[in-house]
Order: sequence, then C-alpha cells, then structure tokens
Amino acid sequence: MSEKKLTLQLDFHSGLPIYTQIVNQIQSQLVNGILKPGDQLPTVRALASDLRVNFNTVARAYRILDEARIISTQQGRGTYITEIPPPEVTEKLRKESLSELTQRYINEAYRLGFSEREVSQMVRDSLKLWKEAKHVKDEE
Amino acid sequence: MSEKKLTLQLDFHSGLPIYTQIVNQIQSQLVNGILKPGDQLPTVRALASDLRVNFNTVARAYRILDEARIISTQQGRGTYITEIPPPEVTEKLRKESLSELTQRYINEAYRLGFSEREVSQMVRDSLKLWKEAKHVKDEE
DNA sequence: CAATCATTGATACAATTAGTACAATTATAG
DNA sequence: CTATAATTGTACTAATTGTATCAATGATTG
Repeated sequence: MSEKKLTLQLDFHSGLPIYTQIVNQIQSQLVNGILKPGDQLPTVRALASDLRVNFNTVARAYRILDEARIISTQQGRGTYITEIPPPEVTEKLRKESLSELTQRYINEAYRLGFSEREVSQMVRDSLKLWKEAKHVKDEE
Repeated sequence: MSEKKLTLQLDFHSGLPIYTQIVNQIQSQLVNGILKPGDQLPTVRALASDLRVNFNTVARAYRILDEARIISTQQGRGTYITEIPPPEVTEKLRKESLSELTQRYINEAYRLGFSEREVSQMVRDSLKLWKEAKHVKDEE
C-alpha cells in the first residue's frame, strides 16, 4: 500500500550535481515529514526513469543517504527510510537542512544582485515581523 | 531540442585576444537575444574545435564570463547562460523581490520547525562564509 | 638587446554521469 | 520443494565535462 509517489524537482542548471539534489530533497522531505521511517523509496531504476537520469546517479544518491544512515538499501529488496533514525542523526539532519535552505536563499539573493548588507537587513526585518506575528498568535 | 549552434566570428589579426573576442561575442549575443538564459553553450572542447583554437582559450573565456555571472560552468556537466537580473528593474521591484524571496525562505524554515534564533544564527554564519569566499576570489 | 608580461598551447587532473556486468533477493512455474 | 526468471542494488569502468598548472610563443618595454 501507500503508493506514495516520491516527487522531486531537479534543476539541471543549478550548478548542484543531480545526486546532491536528490540527496537534499529526500533529506528535506524526511525532516519535513513527507517521508516517514519505514517508507519504501522507488527503485533506483524507477526513480531514474522518472527523473530522466541514469540509474547510477540515483544509486549514488542512495548510497550517500545509506552511509548517513538515513535510508537502508538492500540488494534485491529495495530501499527504505531507516526505521529509527538516531536522534543525533535527525538533529544533524535538521541543521543540515537549515544550512542547505539558507545557502540556497543566499545564493539566489546574490544571483539577483543583492548585497550582503541588503540580505542581512532584510532577514532581520522579516524575522522581526515573523516574531511579532507569532507573538500575536501565541496570545490567543 | 534547441540544438542552437553557437556561431562566432573570430578575427585572428585584430590584435584582440581570442578569449576576449569570445567573451565579447557571447555577451553580445546575449544582449541581442540570440542567446537566452538557460541556454547551454558548447563544451569548451567542441567550441574550441569549431573555432580552431585551443580549448584552454575557450575555457578562459568561459571563466571570465562565469566570474561575471553571465554563465554558469559546471565541471562534468556543461556550461549554461545564467538567468540574469534585468538591469532595468527598479529599486522598488528589487526590494520587493528580495522581500518575497526572504519571506519564502523564512516561511520554509518555520515550516521545518526552526526557531528564530536558529535561522538568525544560520544566516549570519552563511553570510560570513559567503563574504569570505567572495573576498578570496576578489583577491586573486 | 634583454627582460618582462600577456596570450596561447600541452598535459594531467577532477567531477559528474552513463554503460555493462554481476550478485542478492523475491516471485513464479512445475 | 526446487528450479528458474524477474527485480533490485552493487561494482567497476568508460565517457564527457570543466580545472589547474606550467611551458612555449610573441609582443612590449626599459
């Protein structure tokens, strides 16, 4: 059951290797709860076909995730999200996920020509708004 | 799909370095719309062979364009025209666009359960790294 | 003329992705 | 139950890409 279809959005011009994008997005979906422990991932060939990449590229991503104990790949069986990800892994993942997200954000801002000062200021402002909004919400 | 052939006219007696001519003509074709953001450029070897020059000369041109953020070169993958920010965007639009980008970033971080402190710290760290990297690059 | 510097070329390297054969497991036929 | 085929991940290699380094060349300058 649970024919959950793994949906990944690759950007072939982003400068990030395909396998890295696959790794990042699977990590992100796990942190985010879209993927859960025990879930089966598509086979390397199925996902590769879906993404229109070579299956070795997917295999490489899976191997990286496997070495990080995030998934468990079993020859002849398939690939699964690790049942009980150790807390230090999930915390590490959380941090990495934020780091990843932040880098993407800063790179994008830089690409659009914004300065370090502008980015810094905008983040400060936005965080302030965010905190205020959260405050209001918490007061209910 | 889009097998656009990049056609450059080199003048070997002009006194202008080959790599400069390549840089200029690619820039020119971009301005004139012959090349568009996302377009893939020929490989350094293919273009070099086409122009009958050493591929390092093309690589040098590509590197200059890459540093100018006009193209994005990716080892093992290829070279692409980057999505350039239209220079004629007003400052207001610029700010709005950064604001929007930042909101998306913060919302995503929030959705992933990060605290204001974590986000703030991560942005500071990432900006620092970014600035250092830029510095090194500028010093060469 | 000699020294220096920019340009170009030669060569080796590194990163990414693709191709091919193989091994482990599971499903199926008899 | 056993044999065989199908499915899955693995390992190794090859091909394609850009990168780094240094040497050769040729022009410029003192």
